[in-house]
Amino acid sequence: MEIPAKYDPSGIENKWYQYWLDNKFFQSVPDEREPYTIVIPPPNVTGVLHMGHMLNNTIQDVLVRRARMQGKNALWLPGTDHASIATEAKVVAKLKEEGIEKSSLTREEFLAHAWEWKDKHGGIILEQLKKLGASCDWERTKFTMDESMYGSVIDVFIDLYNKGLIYRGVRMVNWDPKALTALSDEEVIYKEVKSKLYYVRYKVEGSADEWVTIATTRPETILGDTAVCYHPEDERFKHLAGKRVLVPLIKRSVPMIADEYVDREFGTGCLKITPAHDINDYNIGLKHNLESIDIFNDNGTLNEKALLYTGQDRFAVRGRIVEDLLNHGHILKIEDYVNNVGFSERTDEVIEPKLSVQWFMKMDEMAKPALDVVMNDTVRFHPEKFKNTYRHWMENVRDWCISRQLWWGQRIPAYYLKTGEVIVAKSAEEALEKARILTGNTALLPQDLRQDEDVLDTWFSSWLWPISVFDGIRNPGNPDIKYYYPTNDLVTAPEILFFWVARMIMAGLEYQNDIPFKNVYLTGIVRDKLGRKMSKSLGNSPDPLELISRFGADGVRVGMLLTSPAGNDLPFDESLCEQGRNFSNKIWNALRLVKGWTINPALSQPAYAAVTVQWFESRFNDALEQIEENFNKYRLSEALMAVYKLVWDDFCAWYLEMVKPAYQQPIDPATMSATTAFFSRLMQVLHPFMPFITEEIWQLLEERKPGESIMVSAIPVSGAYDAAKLSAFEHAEQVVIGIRNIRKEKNIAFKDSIELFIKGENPASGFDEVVAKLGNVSALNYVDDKPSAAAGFLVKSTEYYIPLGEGVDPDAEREKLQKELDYMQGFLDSVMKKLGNERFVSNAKPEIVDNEKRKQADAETKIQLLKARLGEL
RNA sequence: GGGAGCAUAGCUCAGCUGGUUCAGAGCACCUGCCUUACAAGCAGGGGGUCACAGGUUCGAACCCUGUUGCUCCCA
Repeated sequence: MEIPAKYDPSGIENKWYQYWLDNKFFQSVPDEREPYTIVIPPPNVTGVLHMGHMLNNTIQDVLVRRARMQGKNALWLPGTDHASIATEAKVVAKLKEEGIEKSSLTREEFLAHAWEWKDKHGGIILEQLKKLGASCDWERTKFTMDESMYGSVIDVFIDLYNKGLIYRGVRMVNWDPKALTALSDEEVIYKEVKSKLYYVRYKVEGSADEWVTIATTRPETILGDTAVCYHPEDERFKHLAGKRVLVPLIKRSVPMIADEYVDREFGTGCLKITPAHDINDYNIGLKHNLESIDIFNDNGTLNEKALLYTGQDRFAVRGRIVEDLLNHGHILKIEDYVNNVGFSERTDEVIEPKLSVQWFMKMDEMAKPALDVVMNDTVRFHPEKFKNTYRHWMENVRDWCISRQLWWGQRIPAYYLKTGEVIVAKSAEEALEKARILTGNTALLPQDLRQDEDVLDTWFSSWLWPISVFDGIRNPGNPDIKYYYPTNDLVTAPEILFFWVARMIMAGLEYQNDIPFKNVYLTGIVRDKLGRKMSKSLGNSPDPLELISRFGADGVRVGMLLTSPAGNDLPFDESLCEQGRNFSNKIWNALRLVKGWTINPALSQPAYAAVTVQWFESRFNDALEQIEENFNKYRLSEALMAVYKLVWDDFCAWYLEMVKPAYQQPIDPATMSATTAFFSRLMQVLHPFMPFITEEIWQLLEERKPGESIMVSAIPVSGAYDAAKLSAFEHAEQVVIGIRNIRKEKNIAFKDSIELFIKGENPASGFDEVVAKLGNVSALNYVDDKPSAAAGFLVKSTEYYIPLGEGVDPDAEREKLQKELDYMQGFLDSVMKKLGNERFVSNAKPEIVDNEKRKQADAETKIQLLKARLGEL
């Protein structure tokens, strides 16, 4: 068979992915096996694959492939969410390009456009995941606006409303004047902004020339002021108690009030109160029963209540009002100032705190049990440190604003009577029926009811995801939900710990009376070399598909995982993928080597091969144990590194060299079959990380039947191993390395065989044939005396010599020995210092003292040997 | 402003309950090699005051206190 020297992944990856699909290996239906379930964190339907998805989904695929090979009934359920704000923004922008304004469309017309857009562009990301090798059950793909998913959301809304957990209220919300919707607190990003602090004076009402000065960063909100506030213990202002002041320009009379909220150190110690446009002012307003004057329109322009600048944008007004205030002598001072300003995550618009009627969900009752299950490890976080963050949030949780002023999403099932009464019902018909009963007016007609225009927050769909994908809300106890829920592992980013993970736990406890997942693996953020988060807007993210085409999906997967412990950011560098690709090539060439051997059935197994096979069996089990432990602790990077070293170092660099027949010589059947079996098993262990190349090689190593696949084969599990054999081999490795060093130092080519003399007990004697082979040693001689004119080295306390004839340089030899002696002497000194310390001997545990004594004995022996050899020179 | 976390080799990170040669791994780097599977490779090698300062201890990368620097979350 002709195998190219370089591994080319492109054709191979497509071939096997199709094969897996054709054989329906990704599909899962409930059966008697143990289930293993992951639900994908649904990416935004408008999205395209970025590096964060690559990392996140690689991890999920590793976990699910491994579980499948462990014989579990593994399901990785894919899907997307409808991302109401992002998608609606995209559709609006697209329509605008076509000259269509959203405002000119009816809700139904707009939604038709949105669905068209979704059908055309949505789900690209899922196709991209296939290139990565994702073993999702595509038959089960879900979308948060699918009929069953939509219905689940509506059912839950109605249920929580009936339970009194959802209410409608006037609240200060984060208003996005561009998207024209309220945002949840989590959708607001605070940034430091250079701005100005304006010192503005208000005239005391009824006085001739008495003024009060406040400091503000937002002079345009003066027009909504309804009080001025000072600290009750502030002597500077106490005399103003009960007085009133006049709001500049509009001369509205407002009261002076006192409240401990005021920071006396900040600004002038006097604060203007604008309850409609600042959350703190709002709270003070409630406390002091102040009027709220909302001076802004929804789009951020000023309305008629502002009295001035009506119809102008808030930021334009800031400039104008400052000018006017200056002209009227109201501004005393302007300082540079840095403050934190909230921006919309989606539109980057400055958030306007705004009073509005919104739907809210009560969180405190649900938060408590959701906190408990994390704190008592019923749900485990990896890494654990995120428990702290989670607790902090859950203990300070606030009600969740769930309404959004958008069309794309689940429309709130609330209907209003003309009298303003609210009826929550599944459909207009049901609402009408309820309304008739409620009012006693049987003549009510459908047009007497008006459905709420708003839709629900996208997270109000996502929080049900692990349940609704199995239709467990509408159809509790159905076979899927019973079998797959709770899911096993959730893989997501810490950024959405609260508004997704926490809420899923709440929903799970509320609707399934059980946690939604047992483990939460939190990934880091993929960053560029400068430490910046990779994002489309910065343009610093490589195109994942292009990376795959250059390095192979396997190479990229390895690159993503090699330096990415849970919870740590991943400073991405293409060289990581290169390392993955190089690893693919290494494995590929090992295959070339093995496939190049011809078998001579008449040959019996040589001693060196027999001992090598025994050693590798032990080494394999030893490594498997470590790998399993790493997986149990969700240390995927370390598990991968352990496999990497097992394949590259132990199998390729040692095992294959050890069993390799001489050039153009055949191999015996026993060694060949052992080698093939090892190679196959290595591929199985590696498969979850590198699915494609491992399948290719597994299929090439042995004749496989149609429909067989490594991905549904049983992964090797660790067994007993011979620790003595492993340490004997480590000794043999040191001997081989010693021989190589001397060959190098003395310029002895490998093809020239040498003789090896061994003085003392050789713990690696079982590997003598191997040492002979790897060192090209013609004879191993056990002797009592050092041969003359020989170069030597020491492994532990065994002496090894290679006779050189005239080639020995006594000075160089002496120097080498002296160096070693100095080191050992220093080592012994440190040991003796410990042992000479009475308090150590009496306080330390006995086994530790014994250990030091052993170290002392070993060092002394070695020093003796070194001294003897120095003397001989 | 409140809270949490981190600081170990040039980079990314391990280092378990303080005690085996404990100062490690991968990559990068340096020096030889186109040796018959692989130069996407092989064989060697250098490199760290474990952020800093104290303390506890027979013994500290590890425990305690403080300092500095960085990151994240919340307001």
